[in-house]
Amino acid sequence: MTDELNGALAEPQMTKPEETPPIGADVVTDDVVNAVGNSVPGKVMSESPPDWLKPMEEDEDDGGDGVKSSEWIIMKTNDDVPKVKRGRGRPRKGSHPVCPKTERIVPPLLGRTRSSNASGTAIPVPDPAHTPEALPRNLQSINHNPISTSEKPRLIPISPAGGSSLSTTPNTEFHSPPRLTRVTPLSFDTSVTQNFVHTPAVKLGNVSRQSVSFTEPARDGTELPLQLWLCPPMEPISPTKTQDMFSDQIVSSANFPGTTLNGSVTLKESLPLLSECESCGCAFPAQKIGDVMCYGCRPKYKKQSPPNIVFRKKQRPEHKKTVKMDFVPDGDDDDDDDDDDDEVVKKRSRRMCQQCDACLREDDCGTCDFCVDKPKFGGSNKKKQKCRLRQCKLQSRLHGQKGNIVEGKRNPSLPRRRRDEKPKLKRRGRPSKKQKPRSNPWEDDDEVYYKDEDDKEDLRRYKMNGRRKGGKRKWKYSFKEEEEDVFIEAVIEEDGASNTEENPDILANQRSAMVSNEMHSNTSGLSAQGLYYNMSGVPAAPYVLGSVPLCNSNPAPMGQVTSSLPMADDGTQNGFLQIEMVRVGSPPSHYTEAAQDTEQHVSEPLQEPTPVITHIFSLVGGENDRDQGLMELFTSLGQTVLPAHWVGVMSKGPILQLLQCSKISSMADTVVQIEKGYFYQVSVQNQPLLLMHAVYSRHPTCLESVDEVVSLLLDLEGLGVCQGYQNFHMGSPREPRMSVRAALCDLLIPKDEEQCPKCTHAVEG
DNA sequence: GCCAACGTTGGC
DNA sequence: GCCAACGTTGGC
Repeated sequence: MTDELNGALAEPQMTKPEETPPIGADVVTDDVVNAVGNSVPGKVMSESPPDWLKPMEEDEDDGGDGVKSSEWIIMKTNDDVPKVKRGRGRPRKGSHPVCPKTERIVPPLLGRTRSSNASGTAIPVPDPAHTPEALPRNLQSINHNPISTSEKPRLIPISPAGGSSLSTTPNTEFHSPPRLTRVTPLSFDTSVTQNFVHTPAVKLGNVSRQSVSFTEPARDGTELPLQLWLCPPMEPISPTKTQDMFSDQIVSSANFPGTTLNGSVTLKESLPLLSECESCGCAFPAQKIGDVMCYGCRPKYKKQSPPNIVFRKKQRPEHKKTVKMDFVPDGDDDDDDDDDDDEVVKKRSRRMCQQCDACLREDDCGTCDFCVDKPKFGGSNKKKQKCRLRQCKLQSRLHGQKGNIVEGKRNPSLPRRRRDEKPKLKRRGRPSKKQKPRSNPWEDDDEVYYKDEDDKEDLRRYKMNGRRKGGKRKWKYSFKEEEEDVFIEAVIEEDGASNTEENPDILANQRSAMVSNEMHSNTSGLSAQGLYYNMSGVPAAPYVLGSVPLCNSNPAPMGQVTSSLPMADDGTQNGFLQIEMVRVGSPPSHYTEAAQDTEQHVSEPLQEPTPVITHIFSLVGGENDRDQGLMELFTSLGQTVLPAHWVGVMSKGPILQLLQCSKISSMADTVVQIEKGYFYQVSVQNQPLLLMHAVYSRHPTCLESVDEVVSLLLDLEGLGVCQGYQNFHMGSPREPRMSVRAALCDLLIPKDEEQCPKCTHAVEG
């Protein structure tokens, strides 16, 4: 390997920027380009979606314009990767792409498998032995917290009784909350509270007071949702996990001396690297630290972890970078220099990069439209396409960027009809469909008859979105599936809004979030100007949320009131929000299947009378009426314009979570969770809002209708987060003064106030 | 430009 | 021969 590397380094022609990196050079990512070429921080995730998820794909790249030759030198380090012969037809079994048995060397042209897809896999999935908790944190990582209001420090309640651990270990306690900090309801179980070190307020005595005080505000007289608090089904929400996950961790790269100048690189830069499989000895792209076996030899299991939902800022459009390389180098199929074998290999490699998760996936999901079409799944084999989940992400990414392909070359993997081509005698493709007038709508037994295509389209729309009006809508997804994490990003796009990223108003109007844990989706609209609710008696937000940029990534000084900040000065507000869900014991395909099912509604002709939407919203296991009711509420919320930037997310439990997506909202760290029976809980910065809080008294115990939910959200929008108080008795004088909260901090206070009475009293005391 | 449809081809 | 799915075509 080293010799080969040296040999590669000795070839200056291979280091030209316009040269395509060879296959197997997947270690070089756009992040690397960023890290080397410019100072723009690389995105944290850039796995390219498959073709059916393509709309987001153009954003995945960073904006480095040029690629320095030295970077390509790095790419060259992994040049000699045996070719994988795979193409049309069923892949040859036993010749796994990452463990090819052939010894042929990939021609350089074939090896142009360079894309940010690799950068996606470059994101280190934390190994249990390398969990963020085990690694030093830094302030930067805290500031990168994608969901918390960056301007406001995470406040840790401190017990006035002096029993807080904060006083003894201030430095450790004031990092961002640990990722496993639950949005935990109060509990009478002291064993539980003992472990809840960050929430002294949940001590038994405090709970007692809360429960007593809560009986009073239950205005409708219904029984208190004690089970909600006693048996918290909520999944922990951890906005910090991925942030920590992607924090710059210095690791040694002794095995790849050419990849760094000083012997150490960041994880982003170092992965994936071609490692040698401990089992079979073949080279394979390591996707994370600790990968010692190739995909084929790796044990097939998925590590279970609590589901985390992380909103991430999507890469700014101006940081886009054109993907310059394809695994098939050019579109010239008539390359005379290649022999027939190479030509065959090129053609057959067009649709597969052999690197991405999709290409490495072996099983059909069985639920996507292409799978459903397969005879083995009872389909008619009309489409004859590969499972959506197995369609190369890189290829689909290039598909989406084919307009940006440099030098005017288009992606040959996306064939285009040649105008000058002589028509073949036997025409292929879809046969010409004569517009034969159908006098009898019931003529066709199988197909639903539509008066015209518009009706058909409208019905599709209705089927997909649960409503008919609003123009042509289109689900667009990007997703990423890694070892443990699944990222799904969805946007509903209306006709005429082809470039949502450049039109924030349209974007805000049409953006919806869809998160699938089991089979859930949501079409909650994020409102834009004029679309936010304003109800009498509820203080309106001091700004129009729809016009305020999202995802302000500029951290403000601590204590600064977020909502009073001016608009962000960069383009990050146009960024999408990405929702990450960490799988909890569900098969890998669940997430993506859900997305596909939704997408399937768009593309598949209406041939079945039963609306598939019932399938989408079905819950896996143990459904009962209340579950159904929650799903119905969820569905209804999806058809409602919620207050600005609130998004409904269905999570396992089932739990309906309502999240404020706007980071600059005072409710950015607030989550409303509604569980079966419509009992709800509000949590702020992972801390449960005390039951004595007036918010609970102003709303029903159960949120059973959209109106009640909206009313609560609007109520919350009129509140802000208590800033706590500065504790001058902790830590050394040299340490920065950190704000803390009283044990019974109200957490949510009127926006014009900075502290709740408890914290104020704590200061005075 | 997108995509449904399907001829065709390679692997088994 | 069957199956998977690539590549092409034409409708929209």
